Amino acid sequence: MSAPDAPSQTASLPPTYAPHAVEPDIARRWAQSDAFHAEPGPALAGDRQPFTICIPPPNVTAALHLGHALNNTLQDVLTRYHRMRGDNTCWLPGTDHAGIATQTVVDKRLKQQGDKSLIDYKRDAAEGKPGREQFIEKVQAWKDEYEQRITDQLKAMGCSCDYDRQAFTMDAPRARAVREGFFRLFKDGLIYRGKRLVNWDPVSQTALADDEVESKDVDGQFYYMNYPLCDEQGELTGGHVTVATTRPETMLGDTAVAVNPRDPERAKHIGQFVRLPIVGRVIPIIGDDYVVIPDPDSDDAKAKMASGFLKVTPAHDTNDWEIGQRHNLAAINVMAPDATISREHGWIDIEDCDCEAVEPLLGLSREDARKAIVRWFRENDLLADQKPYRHAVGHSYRSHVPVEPYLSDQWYVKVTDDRLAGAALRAMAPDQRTEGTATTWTDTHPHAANATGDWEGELRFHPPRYAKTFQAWHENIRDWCISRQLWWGHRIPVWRREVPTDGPPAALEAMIEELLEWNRQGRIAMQYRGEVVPLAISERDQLDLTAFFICVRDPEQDAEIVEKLEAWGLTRDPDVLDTWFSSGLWPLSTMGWPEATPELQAWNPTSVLCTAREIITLWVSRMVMFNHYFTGDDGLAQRPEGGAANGQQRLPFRDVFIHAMIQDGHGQKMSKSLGNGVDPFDIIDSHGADAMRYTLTSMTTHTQDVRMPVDMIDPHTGETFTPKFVTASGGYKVAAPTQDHHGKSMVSSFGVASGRATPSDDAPLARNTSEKFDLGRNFANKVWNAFRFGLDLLDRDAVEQAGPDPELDMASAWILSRLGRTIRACDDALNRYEFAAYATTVYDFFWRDLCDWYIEAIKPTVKDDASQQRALAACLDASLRILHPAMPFITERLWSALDEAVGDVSVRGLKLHPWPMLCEASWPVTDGSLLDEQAESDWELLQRIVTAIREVRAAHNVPPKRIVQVSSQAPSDVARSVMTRRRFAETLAGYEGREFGPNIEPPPGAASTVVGEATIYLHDLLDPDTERKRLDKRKDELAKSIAALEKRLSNKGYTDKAPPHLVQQTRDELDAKQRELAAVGEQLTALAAG
RNA sequence: GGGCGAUUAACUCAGCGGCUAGAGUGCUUCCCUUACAAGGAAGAGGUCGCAGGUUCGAAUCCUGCAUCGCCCACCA
Repeated sequence: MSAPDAPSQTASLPPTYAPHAVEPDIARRWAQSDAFHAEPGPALAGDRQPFTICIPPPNVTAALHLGHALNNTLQDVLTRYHRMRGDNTCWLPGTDHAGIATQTVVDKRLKQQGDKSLIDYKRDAAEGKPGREQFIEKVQAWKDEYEQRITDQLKAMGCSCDYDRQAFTMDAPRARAVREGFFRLFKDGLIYRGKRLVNWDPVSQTALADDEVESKDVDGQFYYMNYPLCDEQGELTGGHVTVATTRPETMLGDTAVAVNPRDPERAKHIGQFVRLPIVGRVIPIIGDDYVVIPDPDSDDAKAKMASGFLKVTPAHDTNDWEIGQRHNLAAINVMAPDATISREHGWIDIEDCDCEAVEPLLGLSREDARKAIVRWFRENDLLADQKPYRHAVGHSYRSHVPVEPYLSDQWYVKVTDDRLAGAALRAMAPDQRTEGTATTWTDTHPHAANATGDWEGELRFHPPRYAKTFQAWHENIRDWCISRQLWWGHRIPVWRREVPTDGPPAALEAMIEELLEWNRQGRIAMQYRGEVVPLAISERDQLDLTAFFICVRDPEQDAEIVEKLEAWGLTRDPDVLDTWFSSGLWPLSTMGWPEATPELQAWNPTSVLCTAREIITLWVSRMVMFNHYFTGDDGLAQRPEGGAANGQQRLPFRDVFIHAMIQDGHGQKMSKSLGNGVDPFDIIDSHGADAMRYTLTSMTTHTQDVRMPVDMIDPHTGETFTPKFVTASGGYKVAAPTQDHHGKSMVSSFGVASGRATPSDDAPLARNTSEKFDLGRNFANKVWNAFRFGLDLLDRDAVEQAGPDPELDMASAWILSRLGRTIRACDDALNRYEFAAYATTVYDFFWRDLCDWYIEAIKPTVKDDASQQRALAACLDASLRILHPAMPFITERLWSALDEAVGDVSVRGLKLHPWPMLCEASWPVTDGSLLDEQAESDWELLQRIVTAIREVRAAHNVPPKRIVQVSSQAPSDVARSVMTRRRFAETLAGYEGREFGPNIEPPPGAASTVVGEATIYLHDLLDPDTERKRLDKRKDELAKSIAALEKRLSNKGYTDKAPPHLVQQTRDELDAKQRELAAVGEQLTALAAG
């Protein structure tokens, strides 16, 4: 027993949990302890399983929002769980440079501030000044700022990353990996230069990947334009054909008109010619079955609108490009990179054109050119018709302008090669691969699994449905354009000569010799006319130096080569690599690849990738292909548990967990670009980090989306209110930029993000919050107070004396049994990535079982009962351990309080080794001996009795403090069993037991209730009206369920076919209900009589 | 157009062949019972989107429809 003057444990714990007073302190302790740092060395490897996660590196464009908070919370739950399990655990943090996104954001900011922006730096660079370097410095400064913000956010959320290993996709080690990766693919012929139509963003003037194009519905017009028929020489022959288009401006680049050869009316025109209006170009009418045959009655909008004649513009439309390829048509580009009409960028026959008509169009924007051309057609009586048409148009996901299909030279990765896409498909767990789709590889397809079947796929998606997305992507994959016309990124390590050499042949010879020598040394790789150059070149006389591409393996290190190349007049490709090229290498580059590091050996493959579904194709796919391709020959011994069976190639991870996307209260995706993102700091401020984490964990089921209605906090008063919403561009609902609440103004985070409002002293920025996090906050407070109380009850000496195997009363046996089940359920849930199940399991155990029942039951006795104290201590200790992954701060704080109060509180069947810091303490392991089914069923009966008595008390408005007298009429064995548990039941239901037995007469003036075979009387309570109402209601309920049960049993199909134990259960239940109904009926009769 | 998912209490979500369909928030009544009012006890509230089917038995499986969301494809 604690001495009367001993300082109370609760003295240091205030009655309401204040996260802000606890979290910074705990974060500091973790940082100082080095607890999150991991080493892969063989000494540690031993029998410990590795557990590694690479963070999906957030973009440095902006701070993290709740979607990231969710993503990182789940990773931290897994990381902390495995660390406690004793695994060699490393969670590797980092950020992504996010090429186009960051460059755009910084440029926008510079413009907003009125500073020199990208366009100015580009001008400087064109004049030979260091514009590129200076602009990159600006972006670098932005990156430094946001990388720091992001890291601060992660730490504030309690993420137990190994911050010593923090990586950035553009820092030196990652850059090294990118250069090496590029070099190997280049050398192996998997990178090539191609002339293709790319998705061109005329604003940022860069090519976009297919994934960076987002489709938006646009209200447009269908224009029907007449092209006059002519002969091959261009002499008009009378008549015309009518082409239909939504993009009249591209007609300047038309090189054919196509009709479907099966079109009965129009096929006859194939082989004829038209003279292109304005331009005067004579172009053929060709047959191609891509063309839709018009059908005014069709449901298909296109067939309805089509004229049957398709203008073909290979340089400005992807489908037309393909038609052009089939029919050998010229591709005439009529636009400049900024999408204005231009004669300078591939308008090869401009000299033959009708200058007078074309001249006014030059320099016009796409939009203006469209108007001008439509006007011209109208004025010249060639516009046959015009109809409104709503259709999808690809937009740049950054600048939001329509994407222009644009002909240019780009670098590609040949992901269609079997060594990449095929390998990714074969990496899939066989049971997650679906066969039978039209595009599934057949045995003869190069992507088919090899006949020997020595590759056992093991890439597994959770939930499994996402495997389909992954598979479909790879089955329909197209080569990956990796060059971007940006400055912010990894510069492509390829040199070439723009103009043919004019040096003497001897010098050329010497140069070639030197290149070949470097090639032999593996310092460069060369491609010539698209072919990887072998070690010897024939036909040197005819070499075209400008057709050489020289990839320098490591230009940062190999200065000698770079100097020579530039002395020879070769220049480096100005483009940079697609962001996903470096993030695709992430599980390799963060582990030190291409060196054969211990990290790579121990931690690649990583254990699980935790991400949202939107980047299954963008990112997951590329990591799988790269990791697999590059680990074939890295000289690392194969881990017994890890990686592939085929050679030594490895996956980047074997599990992919795809979590939900957080939507706002209107069902819109939470995103930075929309401006509806919520800063985790806001939630940490309003609810605390643990509350946020717990709630996010409990929201994570295997569904696709979760909705999060967002409220606002008035910075003037601290009140929470629902903001006013407005409809922003694109039809999205967002909080209005400025808000009023009780007559005072404030600025919403959307206002700031969109630049439409600036916070001031009078109108400060309003933080966001959401009442969804009350769940976590209330739970944290409950945990806090349970410990405040529990720690006060525990006496160190008593707990120690009780020992690990004390005599347990029913309550203690029950709660330990529940604890055992809870621990197992947590393990099951976490191993299956069922985060919500884990969260509710610990919640129910702690709040419902431990607080509501056990602690309440032992209140009167625990001060003098050492075994109850031992059981309580074990529950509290184990609870902290199993709660810790979800709520690390509060549990770490309480852990030190518990440590002050008691020592080792292990009990039989449950080892709870003390440890200074909870984050490194062991996860509780139970061997099953904690389970006590007898105690569980006994306690369940007790709960029914207590609840029944409470119900009667509540109906009769009995104040909690009033102790009522209770007696019970029951068969003697039941009565005896009730007597043995009366101590706990009396405490919990607030009564004093009188007589229990088979021959008890109903006391006069008593209310009654029925539990099983016992009728319980609560003395001196009777209010006949209340009682009658209660009993009538109960009678109705019973009658209803009896009817249902009887109906079920009267169904012969049920009694014949259902499992016998179920039938028996139904019979028993019916029996019990009928008995209770009889008892209730007796009470009602007595009431009526009395 | 192809694919994936959702539709269950006022709100946000669990449950995914057999408990009287659950939780958190909100609501009602009583209680500031010295752990916690961010709490305790009790309670109200649901023909599980609609229509068929399979089954002894369907919120749960199948088919169709409707509505909403996401991904992929698509500027005639």
